[in-house]
Amino acid sequence: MTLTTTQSEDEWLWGWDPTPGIVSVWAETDGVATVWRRSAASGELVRESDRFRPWLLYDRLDDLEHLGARLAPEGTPGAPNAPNAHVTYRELAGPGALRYLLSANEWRTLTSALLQGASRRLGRQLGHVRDLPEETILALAPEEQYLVATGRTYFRDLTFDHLRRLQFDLETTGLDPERDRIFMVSVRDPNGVSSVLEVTGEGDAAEADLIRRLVAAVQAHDPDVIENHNLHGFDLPFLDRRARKLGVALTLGRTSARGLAQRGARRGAPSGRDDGRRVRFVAPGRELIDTLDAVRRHDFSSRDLPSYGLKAVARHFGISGPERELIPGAEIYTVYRTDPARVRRYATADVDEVAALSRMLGGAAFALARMAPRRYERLADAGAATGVIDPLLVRAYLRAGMALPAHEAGDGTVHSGAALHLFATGVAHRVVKADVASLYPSLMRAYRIGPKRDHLGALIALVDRLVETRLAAKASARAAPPGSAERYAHEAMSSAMKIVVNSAYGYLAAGGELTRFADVHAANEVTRRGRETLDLMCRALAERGVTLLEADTDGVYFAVPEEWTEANERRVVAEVGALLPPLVQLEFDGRYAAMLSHEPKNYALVEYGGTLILRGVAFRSSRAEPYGESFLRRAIRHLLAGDVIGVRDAYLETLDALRLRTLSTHDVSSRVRLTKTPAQYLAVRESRRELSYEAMLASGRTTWSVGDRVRIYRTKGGSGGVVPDPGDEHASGAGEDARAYDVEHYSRVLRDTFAARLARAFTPADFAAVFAHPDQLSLFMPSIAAIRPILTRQSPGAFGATDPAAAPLASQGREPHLP
DNA sequence: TCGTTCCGGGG
DNA sequence: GTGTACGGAACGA
Repeated sequence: MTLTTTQSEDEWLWGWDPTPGIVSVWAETDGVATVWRRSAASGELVRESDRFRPWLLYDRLDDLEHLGARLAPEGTPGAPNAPNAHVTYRELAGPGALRYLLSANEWRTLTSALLQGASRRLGRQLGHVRDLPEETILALAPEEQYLVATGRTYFRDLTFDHLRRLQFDLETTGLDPERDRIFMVSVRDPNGVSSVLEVTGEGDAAEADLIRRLVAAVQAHDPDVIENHNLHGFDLPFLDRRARKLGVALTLGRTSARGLAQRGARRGAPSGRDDGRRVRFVAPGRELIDTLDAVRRHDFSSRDLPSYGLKAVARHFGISGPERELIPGAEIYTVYRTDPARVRRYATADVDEVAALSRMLGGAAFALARMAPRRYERLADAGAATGVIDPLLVRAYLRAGMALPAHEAGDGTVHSGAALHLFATGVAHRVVKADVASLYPSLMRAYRIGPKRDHLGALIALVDRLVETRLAAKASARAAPPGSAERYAHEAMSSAMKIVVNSAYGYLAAGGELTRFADVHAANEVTRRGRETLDLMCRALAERGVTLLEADTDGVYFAVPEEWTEANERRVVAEVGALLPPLVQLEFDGRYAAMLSHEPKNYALVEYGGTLILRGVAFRSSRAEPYGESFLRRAIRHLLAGDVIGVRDAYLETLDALRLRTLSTHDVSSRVRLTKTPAQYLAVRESRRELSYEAMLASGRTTWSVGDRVRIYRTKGGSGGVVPDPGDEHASGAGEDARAYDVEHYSRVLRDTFAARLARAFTPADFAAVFAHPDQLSLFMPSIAAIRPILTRQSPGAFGATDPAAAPLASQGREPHLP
């Protein structure tokens, strides 16, 4: 690789202009960009005005011929008579369709000239750039035009802690801004000091005054960034609506604009007009960051969050204090009227947690903003493929003077997916999981698989540099003191790189409508190599004497012989890893005492420490009755410990508990959601009875709302009952439990639904014996002690040493995310 | 029971 | 002038 290549690849990734400290950019179509920069040394903020030439890419020049002498190639000497009406062009190299870079002093000059010519050529009046056929033009938002053209990016020489961040959180009387009001706002200023603003009375004037005080607080603290959890989904739309209704100017930005601007966004709030469009709000000069986006993005790779709610996430990350005030949403206003101090504590905890959460997860978007030519707030909520990779590629092509290809629909080729093999079902012991981290981008690098139309080779080059940067960042993070700002920064960089690297494949597979360089053939080559790699892994493992259990996309579960130590396990993973292509690294991902393999992606694992892990719908469902779940967990523990008598006992004890009604009604109930109104149900009741509603009626509940969730159970008569909510003191009969549930029915459910999850662990005869009716106990009792759980090969010989070429019978291809 | 569509959050 | 994937839950024949 030559020095020049390396240099330009650096520029593709990072831009080239060294201007430090940019914390916000706002550009207008008149070619004026306002740039706010913060000094890393002094913390001082400066506001600068810069000029840029609005530009776009177009596939032809003849639409501008009508300009005559007012159209000129870039750099033509001799200014024309009317410089403001002067459009310049540059022809780019290479075969790409978008080969004319057009620019003018003002956006309107450029687009009106273009639309005039295109209207004449196409024979219809075009009023807006969006009316042009989309494959003929590339037009970016003004800030992005500015950043791409200048090679500037946000945050050079700054760390996350240099940012001045303010958090605020609204407390309202309800969720509907048409009807409900704001009565409190908690604010955490950039120095970390929290305060609470409250209404000083009721009615419009008091609420309007509260909003004015919030705006004044924002202006006074002058933050670079405003943050909250679900900021774009709740607080800003609510605030905007209330401010409009009350006639208050919502001047949250740094320019004199009166209200908030809007931008289209997939995950925004519905726009005021009922045209189905969704928008997010923009406050020029500040970046509006929603920690919900950071949470989603984090969970995208970690998938370990119980929910995306602020409280749950804060608890998960150990952010919330032990005394965290919690109030159910619907009760906040009621509580406020009797105990306002409690709501103040609650609201303050919210902004404190948001600040900490943002500190913890916001670094990834911060790191992306140092690379990609987009605003920080756009990179925080953008999808990685269209939101990060596309802008990087556009900037790379323009920097290289190359024409960009137009969006191109696929040729109808079906996208083929990853491999999924189920080798064995039943019980296995000494289980190991090995997998390849970032398999797809590794294959793209190893085999140089990139989009056909990427003649610059920019995507693979970016993936190479991103992976190198990520590895360096990971190493730096490990070297930095735990908890230090430096470590946070390196970890944030690493996770930002990971987001982009892992979406490089998604970019190929996304389909031509979505990404400029989409290439289904290249995507299929990646998955084909992936299947090939997985097969190679499986075959090589089988040859080394392990028993394959399940393999999926980039990882495999297998069982090792009894006498093996962990060192043996690790050695075999390393040996097999050495057979894989360079850059494809097989990792030892975990070891387990035992596994119950039920169906593809449905299994139970028990760790050596005893922790039980259940995966897949067969083992975890919120609708399952608690007694069944509890039986299943107990039975699987015994099963995986080799204790079949224990499985049998768990079954018999559960049956007894049902028969003797020692199980509460709650234990046998299941949670349902009511989707019909009382009137709707009564209308169809005679033709078709439904347990949920019969249970409501039988419990004397004749009114309910659509969407209500209740716990219901079945009674002997075929009707049912509702289990009173423990928090509902008004419910009749709360506290006493008649336990009038249908024992026969729940005994059947225990066998047919719950015990059935263990069917793979036994021969049919043994299964019948283990789960025989208690009356037949004596018949089977002697044999049960002798029963051993079994493991059944699903594909005899496949990947075995005897027949390495055979394909597994139970394998199936998947087709992920077809466009 | 199944395939298919929708949702994830905020007071 | 936008655009993730995924697992689970709700929905509709």
